[in-house]
Amino acid sequence: MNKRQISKWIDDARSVCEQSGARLTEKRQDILKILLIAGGPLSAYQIANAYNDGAQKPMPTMSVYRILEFLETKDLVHKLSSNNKYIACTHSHNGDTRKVTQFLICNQCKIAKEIIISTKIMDELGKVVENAGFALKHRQLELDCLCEEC
Amino acid sequence: MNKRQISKWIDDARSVCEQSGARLTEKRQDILKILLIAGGPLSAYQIANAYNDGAQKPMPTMSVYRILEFLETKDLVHKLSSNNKYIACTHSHNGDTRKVTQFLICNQCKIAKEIIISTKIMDELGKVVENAGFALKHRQLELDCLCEEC
DNA sequence: GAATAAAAGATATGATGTATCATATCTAGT
DNA sequence: ACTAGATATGATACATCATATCTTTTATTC
Repeated sequence: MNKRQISKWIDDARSVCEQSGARLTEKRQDILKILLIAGGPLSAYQIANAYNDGAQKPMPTMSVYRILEFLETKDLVHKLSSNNKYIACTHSHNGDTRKVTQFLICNQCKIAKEIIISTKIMDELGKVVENAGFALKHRQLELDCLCEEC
Repeated sequence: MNKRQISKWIDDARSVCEQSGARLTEKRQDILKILLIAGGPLSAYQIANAYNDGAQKPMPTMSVYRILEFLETKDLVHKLSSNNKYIACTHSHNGDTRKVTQFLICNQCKIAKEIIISTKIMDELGKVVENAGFALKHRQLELDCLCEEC
């Protein structure tokens, strides 16, 4: 993602926030930007370090976690729980409900790839879950894969 | 799971180990038993505490992790990466390849439920993954759900 | 029973995440 | 502009999760 694309993406992110009455504050924006520039998963501490490199005022890790949590609720960032890292969601938020994104994570090199699939599979999965008396809360998966390289 | 079922399950687990030339040592068996009795997810430290309560010789956490790792490779235990807990797999290991187990995890109370589904959905998912140039390594998911109670 | 390999113990430390309470900043109503 | 309430951030301490490393024990094979 180049600089212009990132800038545009952040504008989109701002809209997403404001639609729900929340604000994309400067720090939140900074964190999101770090993730977009990285283009891959980073740990909370890696993010904190990236921010604090060259920042006048260092940000405590607590703030990083809170900001990540906020960005997650807006679906701007996703936490990869298999390796405790965070990645910027780069799919569009234009409300196309026929598609859903999934993360493929390479078991070996830990690279992450975001793919867009039709909701059909997730709907099926949701049905099976309902039969078990549960409700599918989040339609995003982390798939344990092997990438082309590995 | 009652005592007799657990005992039988452990016998099965022993066979699984021995089939690949590994041993279900006493400690491995103890750890597995703790998980079976718990009937739900436990953290590595909870397992260590459970073991050390009433054990002559306390087991260091390192050993617990090693044993869990071993049990995972035999598919006797699964790690829930969304909350860093471990759960005994209670599906059969009789090699029925038409079925696969999935874990439903309640977002709220963190209870975990194991369900058995047909492989059809996972096969579809696998195909989508392949189209993206990746290979699905592990057909077990953690689904972010809400349980009946919550 | 000695050589060897696999497993487990022991200790230390690193990495990740949260609880708690204090402070700052923004926003809206007046 | 003033201020009350909500939202956001700072600071500290601690809890939780995991691994590196080295030593000792245990099992297996010759």
